Amino acid sequence: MSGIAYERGTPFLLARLGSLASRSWTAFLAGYGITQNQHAVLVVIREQGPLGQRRLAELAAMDARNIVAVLDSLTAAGLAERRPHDTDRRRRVVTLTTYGVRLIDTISEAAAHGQDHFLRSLDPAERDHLNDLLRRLYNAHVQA
Amino acid sequence: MSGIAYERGTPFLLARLGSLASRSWTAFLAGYGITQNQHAVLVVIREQGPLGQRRLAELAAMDARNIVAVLDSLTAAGLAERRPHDTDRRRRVVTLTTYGVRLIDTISEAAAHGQDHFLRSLDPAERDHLNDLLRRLYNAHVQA
DNA sequence: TATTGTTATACTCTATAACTATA
DNA sequence: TATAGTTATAGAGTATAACAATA
Repeated sequence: MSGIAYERGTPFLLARLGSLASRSWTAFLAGYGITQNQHAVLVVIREQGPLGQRRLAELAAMDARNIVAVLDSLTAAGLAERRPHDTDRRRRVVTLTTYGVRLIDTISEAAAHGQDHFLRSLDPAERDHLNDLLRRLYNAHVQA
Repeated sequence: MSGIAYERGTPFLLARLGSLASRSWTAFLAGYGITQNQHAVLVVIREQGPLGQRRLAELAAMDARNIVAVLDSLTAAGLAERRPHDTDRRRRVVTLTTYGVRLIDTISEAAAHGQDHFLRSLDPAERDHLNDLLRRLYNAHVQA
């Protein structure tokens, strides 16, 4: 509370707080041997089913160029696969392996129980409200 | 809205949304020739006054090791200065130059008008509420 | 012994530019 | 000509490890 609130706009706060959350989240995921982007990609496929890489990158809030290395590592780890598209020979459809499905399910369950520490300064109602606002903001940006 | 909400915990959302906000914020700051970490450091000094590097890193949500290069670049750009501490010869007190003060003030003013696009999916009351929740969360983590 | 600041280093993330193959 | 995927590369951010100077 001390000091003038000099620059505390929402993009600034999101960027800085996101940096904090990112480090915490990265450390959590490291326990499962994957990175943040790998996890984001796995989640999208788990929710949406098999996808082409450009749409996949879009939904994972990544760039199409940078998703290549992520998919390389995911396939090398046996978590995902690239298959040729039925009709369009430019496309490669990305699917999860059974191991990939199992891993993302395990992580999702563990994550639900692991966010309390990070949010300890907010009461339950505030946590729900924050989650709701962030989700709507995220969806608005990702599904544009 | 389609698909099961498979993993949308707050740390996940903050990390992903923070990644989006970070890119937007970085692009905005690039117009003023500084990076996100440089800006965060300038803001902290502007609010708190001259500080030692370890406390400065703490308040800027950075690591003490990684702030060295940031301060090197800030001093090289004539935005900040490192001075010896009065009594403790281990310490180096970081201050802003008049140019640094002027730049951070200009940016703060411009940023206040530039966040509308990023938050366009929320109405004014929701934006205020989100900002409040994020600010409290950020302060709780930074001032611990 | 603990603390302040520092260097070296390696990995992840992101963006700029340019390319191949196919539609 | 436009699109899907790719490669090379460079800058920024972060973390691990180790160090010198000073308290």
